[in-house]
Amino acid sequence: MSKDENEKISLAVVKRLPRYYRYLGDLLEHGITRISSGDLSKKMGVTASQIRQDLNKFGCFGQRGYGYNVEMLYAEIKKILGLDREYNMIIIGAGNLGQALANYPNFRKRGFKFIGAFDKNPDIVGKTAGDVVIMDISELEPFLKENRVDIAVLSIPKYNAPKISPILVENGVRGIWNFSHIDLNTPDSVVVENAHLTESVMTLSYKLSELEKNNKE
Amino acid sequence: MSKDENEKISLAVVKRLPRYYRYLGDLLEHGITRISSGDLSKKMGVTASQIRQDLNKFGCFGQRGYGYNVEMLYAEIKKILGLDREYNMIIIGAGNLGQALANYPNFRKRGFKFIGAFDKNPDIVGKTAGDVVIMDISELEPFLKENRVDIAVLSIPKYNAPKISPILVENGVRGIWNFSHIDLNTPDSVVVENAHLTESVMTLSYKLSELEKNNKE
DNA sequence: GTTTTTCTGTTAAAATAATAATATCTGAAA
DNA sequence: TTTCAGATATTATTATTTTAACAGAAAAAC
Repeated sequence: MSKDENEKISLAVVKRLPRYYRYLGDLLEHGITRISSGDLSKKMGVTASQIRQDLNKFGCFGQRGYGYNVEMLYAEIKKILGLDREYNMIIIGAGNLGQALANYPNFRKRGFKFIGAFDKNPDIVGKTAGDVVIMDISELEPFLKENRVDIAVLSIPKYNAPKISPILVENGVRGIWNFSHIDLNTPDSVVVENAHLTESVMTLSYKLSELEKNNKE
Repeated sequence: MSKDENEKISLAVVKRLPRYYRYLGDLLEHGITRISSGDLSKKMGVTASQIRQDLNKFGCFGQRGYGYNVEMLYAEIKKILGLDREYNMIIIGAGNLGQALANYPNFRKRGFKFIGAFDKNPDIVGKTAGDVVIMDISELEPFLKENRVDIAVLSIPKYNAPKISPILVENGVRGIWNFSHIDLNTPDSVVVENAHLTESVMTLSYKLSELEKNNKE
C-alpha cells in the first residue's frame, strides 16, 4: 500500500532516484535478482536507512526477510521517474552542445525522442543533428502548432533565452531542459530543469581550491 | 574579519555560490555598483536571510546601512570559487559532447584552458577539438607525465571509465569532471564533480509526470 | 550635528533531512 | 510445526539547513 498520495516529495529524494535506478540497472545486467537495502547501501556508499526511507516514500516495494526484487524495483522506479513513456523533444540552439545531445543514442533508448532542431545560424540550418534536419528558428512557432512537443532543450546564449521561452510556453511545451546561463521565468504549468554546466565546473574548481588549501596546512 | 577558517562549508552553500556569482556579474554589466541582500533576494527568488548567511560563511563582505559593493563581492566570490587562476584541462573522450565542451568559448574566458584531448577512435584522432589536436588514448599517460593537468573531463562510456580513472589519479590529476554514467572510486586526494546529464533529464521527466498527475486531479 | 532610516552580522527558532532504533513480518531449516 | 535469523516498515532521534528576529553600525536626511 502506497503512502499518502498528496505528500509532496522533496527534491533531495527525487534527485537520488536516478542513481538508484542506475545501480539497479547494473544489478539486472549482472543477473542479480534480489538485494537488501544493506547490500545496496554498501555498493552505493549511502546508509541503508536512507534507501529504505526514500523508497518508502513511494510505496512498499520490499519484503521483510527477503529484501527487494531487483527487476520489480527497477520497473517501479522507472514508472516513478516517468520513464515508461515517450517524450517528444526538440533542440533549440543546435550548436556543438545541442548536436552532442541530439547524437546521444541513450536518450532515444530511454524514450526521449528528438523530433526537431532549430537554430538561427544559416550556416547550420539544413544540416542534420541526430535524426533530424536543423530548421531555422523562425519555423519554431509553426512547428509547435503542428506537433506535440513535450520537452524543449534550450542550448542558446543567455540573451536569447527570454525571447524563446515564452514562445515555448504559449505553444504547449511543458518541460524545458535549460542549458542557457539564465534562470527562466515560466509559469507553474511548465517545469524547468537546469543543467548549468558552468556552475558545475565552478563547483569543481571550488573543491580543487579547498583541496590545495588543506594540503598546504 | 572572516569566520573560523576550519569550518567545513556545506555543499548546499557552495552550490549556490555560482548562482550568486552569475547574478552579480549581471548587475556589474548593468552598471549597478551596490545592492542590499533584500533587493538581491527579490531578483533571485531566495530569502535575504539565506544570502546573508551564505556570504557570512566566507567573511563579512557587506556594510550595515549600505549593502554589498557589487564589484567587490563579485571579486570575492570569484576568489572563493577558485576562479582567480588558470586550470589546465584535458578531455578524455572527444566525441560529440567532449568536442562541444572543447569548443565552448566561455571556459577559456574563465580560466579553464584545454591543453589536450584524447580518444580511442582512430577516425577522430588527428582532428582538432577547440584549439587542440585529438590524440590517441595511448598517449594519455606520457602526456600527463610531461604536462601539468589540473582537471580531466571524462566523457567516455561507463565501462571504460574505471580503466582511465586510475591513470589520471596516479599521474597527478586532482580534479575530474565526470560525464560518464558511473561513480568513480577515487582517493581523497582527488575531487570529482559529476555532471550526469541522464540523471538531470530523468529529474525533468519526473517533474513532468508530477505535473500531469496534478492536472488530472 | 542630530535624527531617522537602512541594512548587515549574528543569534535564535523553525523546518527539513538523515540516521538510528524498534517492532513486525517472511521464509527456510530443524 | 516451530523456531529463528534476516530484512523491511515505521517511529523516534539527531543533525543539518533554512528562515526569522533583532541589536547595532553606517549612511542619508534634515
